[in-house]
Amino acid sequence: MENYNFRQIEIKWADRWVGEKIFTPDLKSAKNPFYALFMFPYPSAEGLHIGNFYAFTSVDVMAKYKKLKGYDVFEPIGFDAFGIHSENYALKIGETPAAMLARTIANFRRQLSSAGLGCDWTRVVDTTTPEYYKWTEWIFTKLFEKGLAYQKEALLNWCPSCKTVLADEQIEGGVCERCKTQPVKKTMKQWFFKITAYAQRLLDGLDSMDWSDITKYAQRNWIGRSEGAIVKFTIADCRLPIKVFTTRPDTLFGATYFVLAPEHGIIRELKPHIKNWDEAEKYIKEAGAKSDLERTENKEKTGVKLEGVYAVNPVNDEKIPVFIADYVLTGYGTGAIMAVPAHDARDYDFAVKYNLSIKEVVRHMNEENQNANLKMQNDNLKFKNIIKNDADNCFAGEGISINSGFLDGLTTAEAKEKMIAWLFKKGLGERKVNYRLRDWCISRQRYWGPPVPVVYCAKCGTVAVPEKDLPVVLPEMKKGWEPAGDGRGPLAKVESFMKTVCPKCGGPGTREADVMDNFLDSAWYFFRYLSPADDKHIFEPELGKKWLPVDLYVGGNEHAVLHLMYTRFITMALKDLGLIDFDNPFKRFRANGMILKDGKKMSKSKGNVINPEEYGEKVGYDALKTYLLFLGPLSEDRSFTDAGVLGAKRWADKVARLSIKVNKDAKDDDAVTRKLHKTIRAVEADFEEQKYNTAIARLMEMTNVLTAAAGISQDTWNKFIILTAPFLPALAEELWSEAGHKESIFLNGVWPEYDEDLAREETIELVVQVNSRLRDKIMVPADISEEAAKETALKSEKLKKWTEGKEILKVIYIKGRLVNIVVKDSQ
RNA sequence: GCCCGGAUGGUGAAAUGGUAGACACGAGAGACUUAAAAUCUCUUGGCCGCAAGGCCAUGCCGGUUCAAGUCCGGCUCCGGGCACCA
Repeated sequence: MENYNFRQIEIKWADRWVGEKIFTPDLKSAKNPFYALFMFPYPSAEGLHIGNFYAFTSVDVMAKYKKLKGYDVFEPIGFDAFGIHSENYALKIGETPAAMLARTIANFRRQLSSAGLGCDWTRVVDTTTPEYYKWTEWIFTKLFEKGLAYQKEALLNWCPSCKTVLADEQIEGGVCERCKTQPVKKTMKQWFFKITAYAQRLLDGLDSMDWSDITKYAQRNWIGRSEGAIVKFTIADCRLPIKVFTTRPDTLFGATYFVLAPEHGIIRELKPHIKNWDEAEKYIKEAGAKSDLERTENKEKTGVKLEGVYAVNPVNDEKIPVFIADYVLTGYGTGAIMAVPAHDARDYDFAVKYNLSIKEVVRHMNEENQNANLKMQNDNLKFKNIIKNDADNCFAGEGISINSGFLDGLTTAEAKEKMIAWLFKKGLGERKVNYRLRDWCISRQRYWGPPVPVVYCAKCGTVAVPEKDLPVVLPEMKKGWEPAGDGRGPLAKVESFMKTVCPKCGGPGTREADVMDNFLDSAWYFFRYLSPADDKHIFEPELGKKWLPVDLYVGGNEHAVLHLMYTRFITMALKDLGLIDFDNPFKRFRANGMILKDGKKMSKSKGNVINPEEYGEKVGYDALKTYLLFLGPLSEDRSFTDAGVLGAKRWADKVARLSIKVNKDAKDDDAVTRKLHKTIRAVEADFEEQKYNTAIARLMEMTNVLTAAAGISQDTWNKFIILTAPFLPALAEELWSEAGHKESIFLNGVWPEYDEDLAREETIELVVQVNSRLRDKIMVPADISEEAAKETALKSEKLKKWTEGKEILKVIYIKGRLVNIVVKDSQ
């Protein structure tokens, strides 16, 4: 094929793959399953984004490679179409989400089907269909039964622009993850999933998971485990108990004051004892009006002393003053702290500002304490939560306890242990592990999502809708579906929806007006792919046994603590329901880097958005996909350039042109055969590690070798085409059929086996070094013995200059590589 | 502040402790062509040198080693995660 029409070929083969169901496996009879998954797209109006396409591609080449290797490959596709994203866009263009999505999904299907991905188009999932969200709701009811879905009143993030509450994970850098609006704090009664019940399991699981490290670290940070103790203080006079969490129980003797978060419940109870109540109340109101971002932006700490109120330190019965200050957070620990200004930077700042006493109870380590120091290092292996944030005049590190009664002389680690034991014995406290992770708020005061499947009944209370009545269908709203902002979902206005009967007693009932978070839709979609039409099960159990967990998953790391953590949580919950027997939904997950344009993030406002379709038409999808993968390793960010795309296109053309050199009588010389087998070996190794960039480089090298060859044998040619097929699928198919094959190249597991003997070089270049500097290169037989190699090296003419008259100290031989002659340097 | 990454030619990047810069882009030269495009071939880290060759070179400073881009210690800068989280 001298000049080939890539566009025509790509369209032809994309059609045939779908039409002949080349990439549609029989899930039931599959012998050797491989489940390749990419993050299903949100079908935006702008169409397919290059970043998504890149992730799809990196899954797709692996899928094709496995297919060529004879696996039964399942590479499904679907649409994450519910959610605020879709809804907001529909609002903007004045259309209902359903009408808008019909159009955008059709556009996505068109774009994706011409892109030559090996997707199974018979099991497409759309989260907005009742067949799908029936099971989203079902998951809710199951979690409800297990006590993992519950309602509570809590201080939540309310996005004034999206007019809904959001989960903590959806606040990024203090603003709404979606619209970048600063949320305000609101106390509301909402539905939560008890993800905190899985905190330790989510953390422990990470250790053995084959996921990108950046993803695992993000999750670890988010879960935020810290070890310490709960200590019971009491309020003097009224004897009200109040607990604090601390990671430094060893500094208990250094507590000189006590702080409550402004929202702490005990404040109301203390009201009669607070002499300056008006001042306190004013502060509480002001703090409540501030967003988290405003609270932290101003590093200057503020607070109000509660006059007449004292807390009693349980270790020494000292009465210490009590403050309200917003540097103590309601949601973390107990919402109250013992302040140790000598050893905590924040407490120190506050103490200086309000002129409070500072009592040192930990001494720095110095040389005299060598022994203690060594001991501490050992202890640290056990205690990982070392805190070091030295402020100007406070020491937050570890050391030796002083001024601390029975702790004096102990290292921090020892003192912690001893204090915890002491507290426990006296009933004044206990060991406690605390997590930063909070429960997942799933209520959204919006229209475009699956309804929360519960009925409120005056007699029976809150009742989950039973499985036989699912799904609770989202009613069609032509008008008034925009968010009201009054804290209730738009569904509240649909009387026919809201008014229902209690599933338990048959009496009058009211539905929940809120819908569920979009991240719940996407937390389980890969289960549904297996049997999207099954109306009896969330997924067909035998198929689950065969195909799950997913073998390879690729997507953006912006979902590390959103989608990817929620998914792990739901998977664990499904396991506890007895549906599956694994905790980790994805055997291997890889976070792909970002594709930048001119070194910058792509955005519509900058006008530097790359449309894959444009390049598909210009150079073809084979070339575009190859280029994206050739750009560098999967995990790194990198820049897209037009010149680079042309390089990939040039390679495809070059491969196509080689076919005219193929003829039946041609015999390959040994160099070609050797290169072929080395290439097979290298490409396989690269695929195992998803090093697509170097795999492509090896194939380019092979292409250059074939370009230089006089003729190419049919056998070598067939094998070479197969090797290129994951990257250049349409071209490979075309060349394969041109070579006389009737069936698709992807059908029969035709990947060639490499022959170690044929891959072996007969001669090698022996590097000769003197004092580790390259001085000569000599061609020698590959199987040369150590003695012969050393002898050859020492005889080298070029070496004379460097070794003459010098004493040879030793000769180092590295098999198949080099001889290094170490000589004594005469100065 | 804590936890992770990263830094290699003009550019994207390769490199089980063993020849730094594979492969590609860009650039330069040549062949083919009436010409151009396409294609093919060659050159292409820096400095010195007619050449042979030599020296320098993987962010910076040290160390381990016969040998360090790679391992260890200490920095600098860039990127990411968390962050008044007790």
